[in-house]
Amino acid sequence: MARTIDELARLSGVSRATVSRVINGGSVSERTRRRVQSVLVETNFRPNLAARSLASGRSGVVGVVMHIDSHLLFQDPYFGQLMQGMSGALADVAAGMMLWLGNRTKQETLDTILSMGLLDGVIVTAHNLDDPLVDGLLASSLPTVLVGHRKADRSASYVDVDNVHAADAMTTHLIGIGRRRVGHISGMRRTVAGEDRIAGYTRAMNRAGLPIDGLLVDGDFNTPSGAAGAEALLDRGADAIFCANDSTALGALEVIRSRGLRIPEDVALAGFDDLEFASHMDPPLTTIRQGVRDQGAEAVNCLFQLIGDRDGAPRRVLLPTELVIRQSTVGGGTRA
Amino acid sequence: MARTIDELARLSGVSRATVSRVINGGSVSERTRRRVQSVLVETNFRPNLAARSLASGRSGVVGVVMHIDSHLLFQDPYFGQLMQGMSGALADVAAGMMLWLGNRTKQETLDTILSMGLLDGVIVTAHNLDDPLVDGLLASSLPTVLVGHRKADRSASYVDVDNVHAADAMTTHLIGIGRRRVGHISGMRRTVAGEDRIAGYTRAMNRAGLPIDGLLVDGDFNTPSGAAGAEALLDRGADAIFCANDSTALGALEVIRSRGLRIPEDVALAGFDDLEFASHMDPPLTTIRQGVRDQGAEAVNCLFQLIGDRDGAPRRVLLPTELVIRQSTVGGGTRA
DNA sequence: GTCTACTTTGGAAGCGCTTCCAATCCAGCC
DNA sequence: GGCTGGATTGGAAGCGCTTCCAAAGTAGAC
Repeated sequence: MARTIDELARLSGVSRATVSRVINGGSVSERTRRRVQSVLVETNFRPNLAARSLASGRSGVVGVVMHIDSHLLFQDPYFGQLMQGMSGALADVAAGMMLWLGNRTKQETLDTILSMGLLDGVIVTAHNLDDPLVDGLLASSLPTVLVGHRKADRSASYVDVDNVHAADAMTTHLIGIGRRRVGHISGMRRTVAGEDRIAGYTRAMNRAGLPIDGLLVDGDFNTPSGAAGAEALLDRGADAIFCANDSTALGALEVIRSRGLRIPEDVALAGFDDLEFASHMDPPLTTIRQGVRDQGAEAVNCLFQLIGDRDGAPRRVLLPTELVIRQSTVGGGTRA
Repeated sequence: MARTIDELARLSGVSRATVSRVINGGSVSERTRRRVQSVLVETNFRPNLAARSLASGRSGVVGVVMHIDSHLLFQDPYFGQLMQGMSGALADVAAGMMLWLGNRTKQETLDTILSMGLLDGVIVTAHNLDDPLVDGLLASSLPTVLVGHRKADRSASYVDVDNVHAADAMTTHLIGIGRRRVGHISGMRRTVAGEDRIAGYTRAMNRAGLPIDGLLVDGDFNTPSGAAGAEALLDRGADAIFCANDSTALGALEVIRSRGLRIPEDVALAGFDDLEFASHMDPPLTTIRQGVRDQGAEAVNCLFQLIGDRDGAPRRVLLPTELVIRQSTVGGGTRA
C-alpha cells in the first residue's frame, strides 16, 4: 500500500505533480489519467489529509457544533437524527466531520475551532436567541451554516423549519375540532423554537378571536414541565393542551390521566416533533412532524454551496412540517 | 490575532523553534518561557492543526466510529450517552473528535480512516461478534480501543460491562422473588451483548435448577420484538420476563397489559440499560444500570494510554453495573 | 583567566501535498 | 521543413509546523 504521492508517482512513471492532478481533477491526458488511476485504485491510495490541507487550504472536514446542555442533548432524539442527516450528507461528498458537544465554555470551543485551521466550514445549532458561539462563528471568515436561526442574523445562512406556521396549524386544528380553551405549554424561553411556537399559537388564537387569558404557561421542553403545565392549565379549564414538544406532552398526559379525564373527549392533547414514541402513546399523539434528518442534510448542502461561493448571498432554507393527526385529538376512546 | 508561529516568534523576539518549544513543552529557560507565554496568551494563538500534524505525526484528533444501523443509532440513548462520555473526556485533554456513523460500507470507512493519516487513534463500537471494520482497525498500526468486545480479540484493548454477570444477577433476582418460569427475550443474535446476556440468564437458571424449555425467545433489542416475545412467553406460562433491554420491555409491557395481567403479581418484568423512560413506566421498570458515559470516558483514557505506550499490554476495562429494583418486579400494584 | 560540561537557542531540513511557472510535446499550418 | 499555439508535463516553491543539530551562552572548577 503506497503511502505517499511520490511513491505513487514512481509507480506510475509520472511526476508527483501529475499524480496530484489526477487525484484532484486537473488537466491530464486521457492516457496518463488512466494509467495513474489504475495504480491509484490498485494501491488504494488516499492522500494524507494534513498535508493536503496544509498545501491547499482545504481539508474536506467540516465542524459540527452542538453546544447543548447535556441533559437535553441526547435525551431528545432530535440531535441524534440531526447528526445522522449531516453525517449521511457529508459521507456523500466524501467529507469528514469533527464534532463538538458542549464540554468546554463556548469561548473555548470558539477559539479552538477558529484557530485550528483545518476546517472548511462549520454547522452550528442555533437554538438560543443569543449565543456568543454563534455570533463568533458568524463574525469569523469561516463559512458557517446555522441549524435554527435568529431573526437578527440578517446575513447568516441557515436551515430551519417554520415553527410559527406549524404551531399556528396545530392550534387551528385544535380550534377546528371545537375547542375553545386551548392551552399552550411553551418551550424554553429565549429559544427560537420556544418563542416561535408561542407566536404561532398566539396568532391562531387571535385569529379565531379566542382569549388566551392564563392559557399560556411556561415550560422547558422537558417532561416534568409538561406535568406542571398541565396541572395549571386544567385548573383553568383548558379543553385542549398544545405542548411545545412531545416530551412535554408525555408529562401532560400523566397528569390528565391522573385526574381521570378522558383524551380527547375531555381534553385534547397535542405535541410537536413526532418522536418515535408519539405514535406509541396511549392514545397516540397528534403532533407536528419535522424532517430532522433532512435539516441535517440540507445544512451540509448549504455549507458546501457557501464554501464554493463564499461571497454569494446567504442561503436560507425553511423545511416544511407536517401536521400528524392521531387519536389524542380526534376519534377513538381511551382508557380513563 | 497572530496567525503563524513565525509571527509569534517575531512578536516575542525569539526564533520559531523556541516558540514551538514553549507550546510543546520543550526545554526553554524560565525567562524566555514566560515572555513567549504571555504573547501566546495575549494573541490567543493556536497552532495550525494540519501543519502540526504533518510535522509531528500527532494531531490531537481521534476517530470515533459507530457503525450502527441507523434505526438503532439514536433511537437508543445509549449511543448519545456514549458520545457524550467520549466528548467530555476528549475535551479534558484538549483533543478533537472525528465521527463516522455508518453511512458508507465498512470497507470504505476503514479505508478512509486508515489512509487519512490525521488520526492519533480510534475508538470503535464493537457490538457484533464479527465485524470487518473492527478487524481492520485492530490489524492496522493505528491505536484502537473497542467499546464492547469479542472473546476472540485476545490482544485488543477494550472497555465493556460484564453482561454475563449483570444478566445473571437480574435472573437471580427474579428467581429470588419466587418466580420459576423466568423467560428471556434476547437481544440480537451475533451481538456480544445479546449473547452474553443470554449466557448470564442461562447460567442463573441452571444454577437454580430451573428448566429453560421454551422460555428463551429471540428478540432484536427493539420494542416490536418485545411484544412478539412476550406473546410467546405468556403462552408458555412465563411468570417473569427478563428483556434484553428496556426498549424490548416496552413492547412486552403492552402485551402483558393487553392480556389483562398484573405486573408484577402475575408477571414480573425486567429490562436492561436503565434508560430515562424506565423509571417513568407504569409500573416503573426493574432494570440494569450501566454507566454508559463512563464507558465513553474510559475508552478515551484507554486510548490515550495506548497512544502513549504503543507497545504496552492491551488495556481492558470492565465497568460495573447496578441492579435497579423497581415496582415491575416487587411491591406496589398496577392498573390492570 | 582558561577550560569543561551543560543549558538554551537559532538555523535549517523536511513532513506530504498543491499549484505556479516554465519547459516540452504535438498538431496543424504556412 | 519550420512555425505557432494549445495541451501536457515536470520542477520547484511553499503551506506552518516540529525537531535535529550545531552554535552560543552560562556557570563552575581548575
